[in-house]
Amino acid sequence: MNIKDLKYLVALAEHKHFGKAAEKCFVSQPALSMQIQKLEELLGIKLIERSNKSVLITESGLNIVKRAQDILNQVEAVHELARSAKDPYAGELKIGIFPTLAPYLLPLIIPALVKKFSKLSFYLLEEKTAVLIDQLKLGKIHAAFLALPLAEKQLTTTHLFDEEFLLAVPKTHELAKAKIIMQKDLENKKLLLLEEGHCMREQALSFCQQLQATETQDFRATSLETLRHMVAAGVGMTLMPKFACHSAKNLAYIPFQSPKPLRSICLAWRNTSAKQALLNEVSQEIISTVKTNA
Amino acid sequence: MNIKDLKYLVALAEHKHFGKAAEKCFVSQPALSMQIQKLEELLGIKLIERSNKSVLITESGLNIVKRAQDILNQVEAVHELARSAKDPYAGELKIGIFPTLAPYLLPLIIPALVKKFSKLSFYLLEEKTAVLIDQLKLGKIHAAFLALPLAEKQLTTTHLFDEEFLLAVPKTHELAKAKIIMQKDLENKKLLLLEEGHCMREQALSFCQQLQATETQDFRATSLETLRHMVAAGVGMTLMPKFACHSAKNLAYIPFQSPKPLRSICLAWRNTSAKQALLNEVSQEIISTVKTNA
DNA sequence: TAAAAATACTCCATAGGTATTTTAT
DNA sequence: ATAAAATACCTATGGAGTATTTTTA
Repeated sequence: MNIKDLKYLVALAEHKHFGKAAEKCFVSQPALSMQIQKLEELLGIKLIERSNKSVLITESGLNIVKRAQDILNQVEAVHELARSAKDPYAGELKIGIFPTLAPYLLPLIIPALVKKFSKLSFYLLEEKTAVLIDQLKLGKIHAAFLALPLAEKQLTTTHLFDEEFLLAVPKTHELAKAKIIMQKDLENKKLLLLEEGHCMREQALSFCQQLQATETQDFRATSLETLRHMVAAGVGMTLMPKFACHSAKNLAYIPFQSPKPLRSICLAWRNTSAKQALLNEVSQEIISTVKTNA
Repeated sequence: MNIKDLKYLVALAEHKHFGKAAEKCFVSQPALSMQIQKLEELLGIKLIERSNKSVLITESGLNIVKRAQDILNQVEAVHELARSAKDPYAGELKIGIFPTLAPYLLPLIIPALVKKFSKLSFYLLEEKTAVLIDQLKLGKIHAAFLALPLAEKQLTTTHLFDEEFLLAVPKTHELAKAKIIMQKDLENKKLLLLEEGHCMREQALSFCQQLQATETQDFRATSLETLRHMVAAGVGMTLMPKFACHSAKNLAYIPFQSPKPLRSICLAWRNTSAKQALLNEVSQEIISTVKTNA
């Protein structure tokens, strides 16, 4: 068996089309077709159900594709190891981050990271948590900022910081002049929240439950900025993570009484990552940068 | 990079001797020597510290050896997966079946199938015909029980059996004591039928046309059991497939004069299915089970 | 000087390309 | 009729063999 064959198989599983897969692998369609056939012959099983209109992966094929992906990640890790053996601070670092954190955290830390790890090329992927976890497992990114707790056993995490949530209200609101929000202030009140799929939505919902507050039923925002504008327009109030609390006309941010609601942010990477050592250093740098700037 | 190269590297790390390692890999010493050099060149780092008396693995070499071992294990796992997938009588078989057949046919055949194909895990999906065909094409199920005729060219079918329709009437009905239903008996009569989307509805409608019978306009049942209860309650009469004709209080089932109305049931799978052979055997088993039990 | 790795060279298996055919919708 | 996969055939890369040389404890 050959690593290339596995690449071909994985590409085929991804594109479900011999021509497209071949193109992605920079070989001709017959070349890929032949190698897949050889692989099937070698393994003695059908991996693919072919017709001219559809390419389906068989059940056993799917299992093998998963393994193959893993193997390709490991092979990539070998290259990574070699690169970082040449210079641990050189190469690429692809980091995922979710949308309710990205625009507020990145401006804080990226300058410091770029300065400290000047030979490293940073690539950023902004996606919702579920996508990030998939991409991590698939080896498409090296690490991701995620909110704890995390149930993934194959991921290593370092805790970076806890971010407090403040209550965002219109300046005209009765709570706008409060120094602190008490438990009872929000009882039976309605909050504007984000749409499904944002991890922050879940965190906010669980905090709502504690406070016996509820969600406004007829509206869900697609981003924190939308949410901020809704609040500024006087439509309602919401929870806002501290880094996102830039002062704005018509807006007041008020801290909660302890226990304050917060989200716990970590950096996560595959247990098997070749960049373990580097990622630990990156984590340390983030921690200290956030500490001095927050 | 090549899996063989990794084997060579791991063997060398184990034996710390090019000649011995080469022997273990069933190649000549120069062959192994060359490939290790090529690997070092590819990765751009020294993996081995050579002298004629000692072979030492460098620090980065050691890390890579560990990875390589892991990769070789994974590759072995792929072979293992393939080996266990080879037994066509093991694994999963996902079969779709439509709701007017499922509860009557399955109790007949599933015990026999489970006994005959004991290493196979059967999964059943009960959905209307249109859904089943979609799921088949998408590769979500391996096969489906469907009523003939079938317009799908990409599906292979084996005819399993023909199932006769009987007339179900309340015992108080004028036809309840008839031995046989003649063509003219139903002329201009009204029948209770199933709701849209059931293939049996279409079959019944087409038979109604032949007999110049019509459908009761103000009611459509959602299942055969509802239909049976409606008839038992004296609301009207309907067609009932033979397997569903369990005797019930207040109900009589009467056969039709030839040509009897019937539905033709087949097992269908993708022309490209990897389980062709198995499915043919399953079909045979179903045919003989139905024959002996019907 | 002796054991072991590296080099030189030759061969051939096979991956991969282009052109074409087959297949299924 | 058409899109897509399979086949045929050719080329060339590179893996592996044997014979030999170089290296260094």
